[in-house]
Parts: sequence; structure tokens; C-alpha cells
Amino acid sequence: MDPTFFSSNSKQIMSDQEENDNTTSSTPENSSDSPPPSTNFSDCSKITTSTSSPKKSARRAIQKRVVSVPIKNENSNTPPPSDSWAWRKYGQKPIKGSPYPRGYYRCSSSKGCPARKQVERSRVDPTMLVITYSAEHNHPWPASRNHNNNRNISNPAAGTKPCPTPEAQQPDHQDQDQDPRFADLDHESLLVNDEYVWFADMETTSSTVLESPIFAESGGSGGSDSGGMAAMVFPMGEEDESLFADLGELPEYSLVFRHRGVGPQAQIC
DNA sequence: CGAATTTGACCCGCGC
DNA sequence: GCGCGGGTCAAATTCG
Repeated sequence: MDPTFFSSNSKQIMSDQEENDNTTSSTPENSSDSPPPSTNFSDCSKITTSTSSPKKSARRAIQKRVVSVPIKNENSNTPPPSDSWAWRKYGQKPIKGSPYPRGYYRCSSSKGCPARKQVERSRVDPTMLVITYSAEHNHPWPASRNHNNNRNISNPAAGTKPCPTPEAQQPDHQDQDQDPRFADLDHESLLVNDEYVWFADMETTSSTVLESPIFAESGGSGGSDSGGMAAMVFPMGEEDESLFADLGELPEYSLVFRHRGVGPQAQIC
């Protein structure tokens, strides 16, 4: 496994106006001023920076991060796993080649929140939910706030805590590791202590699941079977893990994917 | 009644 | 230039 896998996997797609914005890279240090959309899930993602749809949104560089989240029940109506943000669904579309529709969510945590996310079931592994977060680069990430609206399926358990700042948050992985809630990975159990939820630094990566093209398309042929998926799911060695040791906080779901020796037994979905 | 979701239409980028 | 596909809008609907 290439230790640089995660970082090199980050792909940047710059808008024509932002190509010179060297802050756009998916390096962790931009966390304070341009927090990418965060996730509490396994942060396995590839981070991309691209323009959002130029249609109506400003032509800004967009940071994207794709995360894969295990979902327990196969119910197609399963809402996206919660995070500490309020998301409002604004669209859903069937995606060509995928039996599952993609849901489009917009951050509703605050007015003018630029963040968006797309949620779709992995076509190669229906037990995985692929969530793509995107936000304008350099756009201030709003304070995390949950509406606690019981209609907000994106945040079924939201609304109990104010926005934790990256500075304020001190993830305690040990405790999380002990959390019995992780024994069962439905989306509720994925709700870990909110105090670990922070959104200012989505770049932190300690999980090992990587949503990669191969992950998403995976051979295309085998289709339903996720055989060999495990190799994709746990690609990192311990040295890889160390790459992220200085990145600090973990998304709240990340321990789910942490490999043996660092966290609890990773759970393959 | 207000807020969120659903869903069809529309717009735009991209490939051919 | 055209068609396809993805992303967003917005009216209608649903729900608390």
C-alpha cells in the first residue's frame, strides 16, 4: 500500500477561475479557513476540488470528499447516516448504471451554508453508502447546528450540541473504541458522542475505507458481490496510519474502519 | 401553518 | 451540433 495513497488520491479539479488557488489542495492545513464538508463517518475519502455545477452556484472551486459508510439494513429507504449537520434534501435522481438513486442534500445548518452532499448506495456493495460532500473552497463552514427537526432524516439524533470547534474538540478514541454502540452499525449506532463531531477539518483521515473509482465501479462485472472488497476496505498498514497521526481528530465514524491495533476490530460491511 | 420531502422540469457540461 | 447524464430548481405534497 502506498503510504501516499490517501494524499495522492486526492484529486483536484479546479475551476477555471481557481486554478491558481494553491490552497485548494486537499491538505489538512487548510482546515481552519476553508473547512471542507465534514463527515463523521469513515473518512475514507478522496478529496477533490472541483467546480460545482456552474449552473446556479458561483463558479468557485469546490472541495469534494467521498466517504463510504456502512449501512446495516438494506432498506432502500434508509436515511443517510447522521452527522452533526442539518441537511435538507433538494433532489434525487436515478444514476445511470446504478440501481440506486442519488440523493442531493444541502446544508441547512445555517443560512447560506454552501455545503452539499450526495448520498447514494454503492453499486458494488449495497451495504455501503457513498456520500460525497462538497463545499466551496474557502467558504467558511458554518457553525454546526442541528435543527433537531424530526423530519430531518439526515440528522435523526441531531440537535443536542452546539458546534464543536476543531480547537475545542479532543477526540477520545479510546472511549469511542469502547463504545458498545459500535457493535451494531446501523445509522443510529453510528452516532457517536457529538463532542467528537467537528467539521472544520474534514481532511483528517484515519479510517481506512477509501471510496475510490475501483470501489465505486469495481469491475462492473462481478456486480453485486463484494468479494475482494475487504482488500479495498482496509488498505492501510500501520505506517499508513501514522500518516494521519498528526492530523488529530477523527470523524466520529472513523473508528468503525480503523484497523486492528489502532482501534477496535474494523467491521466489514 | 411552517418546514421538509418529493418529483418533474430545466440547465449545463461533456463526449461523440 | 446534438444527445446524454448529472445537478439544481421549484411547485406540489406531506408531515408534525
